[in-house]
Amino acid sequence: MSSIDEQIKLIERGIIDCISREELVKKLEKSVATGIPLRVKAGFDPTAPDLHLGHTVLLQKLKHFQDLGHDVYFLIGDFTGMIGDPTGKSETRKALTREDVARNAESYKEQVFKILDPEKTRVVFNSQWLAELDSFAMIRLASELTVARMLEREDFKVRFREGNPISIHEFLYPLIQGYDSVALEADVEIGGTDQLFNLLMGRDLQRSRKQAPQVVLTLPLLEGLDGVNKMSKSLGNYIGITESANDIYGKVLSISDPLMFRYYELLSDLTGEQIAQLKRAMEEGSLHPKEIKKQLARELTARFHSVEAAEQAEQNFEQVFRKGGLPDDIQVVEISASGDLWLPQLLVDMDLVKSTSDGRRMIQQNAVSLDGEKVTDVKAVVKPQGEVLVKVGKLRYCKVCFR
RNA sequence: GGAGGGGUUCCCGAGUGGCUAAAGGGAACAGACUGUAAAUCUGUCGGCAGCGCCUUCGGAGGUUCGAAUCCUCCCCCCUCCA
Repeated sequence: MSSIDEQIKLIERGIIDCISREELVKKLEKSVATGIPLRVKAGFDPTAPDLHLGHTVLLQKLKHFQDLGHDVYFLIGDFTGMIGDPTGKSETRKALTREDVARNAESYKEQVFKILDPEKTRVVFNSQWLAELDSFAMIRLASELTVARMLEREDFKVRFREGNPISIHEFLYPLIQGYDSVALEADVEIGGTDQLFNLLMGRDLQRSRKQAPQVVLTLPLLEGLDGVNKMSKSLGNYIGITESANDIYGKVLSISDPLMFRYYELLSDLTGEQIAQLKRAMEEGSLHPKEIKKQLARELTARFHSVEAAEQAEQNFEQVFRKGGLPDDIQVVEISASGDLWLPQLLVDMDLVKSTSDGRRMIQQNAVSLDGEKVTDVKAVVKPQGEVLVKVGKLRYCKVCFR
């Protein structure tokens, strides 16, 4: 195991808060002295098994702990997931079946171990202990906190002040998350900055249960492709770690320049100094921003695929977008037809537009081409013969194969 | 339990009887420009084989030649009082 100083250095890289550093040092010292690894906890939502780059910020940090010899508890919040949406957004979360949870967990494992070391990872479900918590215990748990304390959370405070609804069960959420830390006897819990309140709750509850409070580490939230909202699947602004090399590469290259440096800071393995250098080079004009972005795209693509795949993706990208060519792997849709097909309808059938009205609009806007030839007539029909390359806009294309 | 304020197309938000598929903004999409960046400009932004028809303004009924707008009942949300 590395020295305390080295451990601290790695642990603190990229984090926002560490509460508290002294306690962390103490825990590390004890761990070194006894040879017992720290128990590092991070909670994940059971409903979204598609991990994206936003999750990897957290996972990388967990990996750091593993590299230092500690144990990671990958907690799947199957129980809390069933309670409802903790973010307060209006949609009610559907209760997951046992099968759903099991399936999602498997999917998690597949993805998570692209980054984490399976040997040092314990996957746990909070239903293991929460399902046994009866209403009596629940009430007792609730008695340990006050409403005033709850309203300290920014999110609650704002919603309360502005007269937006706060359901009682939302108060239970941080309680339960905190209780998870008690159940696991966590030494460290990691989460996004938006989780700070919940993470601190774990400390409160551990203290009132006579446990040593966990050290809380928060990590910055990664903005999604839009550069504004946090990366999330539901907003569609994400890069999934299971996506193809072409998609990952392409998506990274489409982010805005300011966002690119954000991604460098949160995702890249480059040091702060190296990143600063790139930034300087760009400002001086000695390095084109696109080149810097390409480097990032290569790094991230290679992380989830391979260096070769990243290079391949880059070539493909150049071919498609710079030279206006086509990728190698165009999706082919088979459609059986007897007579001529009205183009807007064909576009719908190929899933390139959402309605014939939409398709008609695309044609009117000069966005549709067949085998490279622009179509301008909304009444155009296609003869069902052989294969035709259909393009809508720059990014949506597909080949039809008639039968 | 009492009083009041609300629910409009993806989001915010105008609209209080016809000119309203519903202002404005945002998001999104397409075109131009470009580095699939940003900014900008233009256009589109319910559905339909489209200059017409159909479905939309919390839900169900009703008044009217005509309803997002008026009436009745119901559902949901918020605030204050208890």
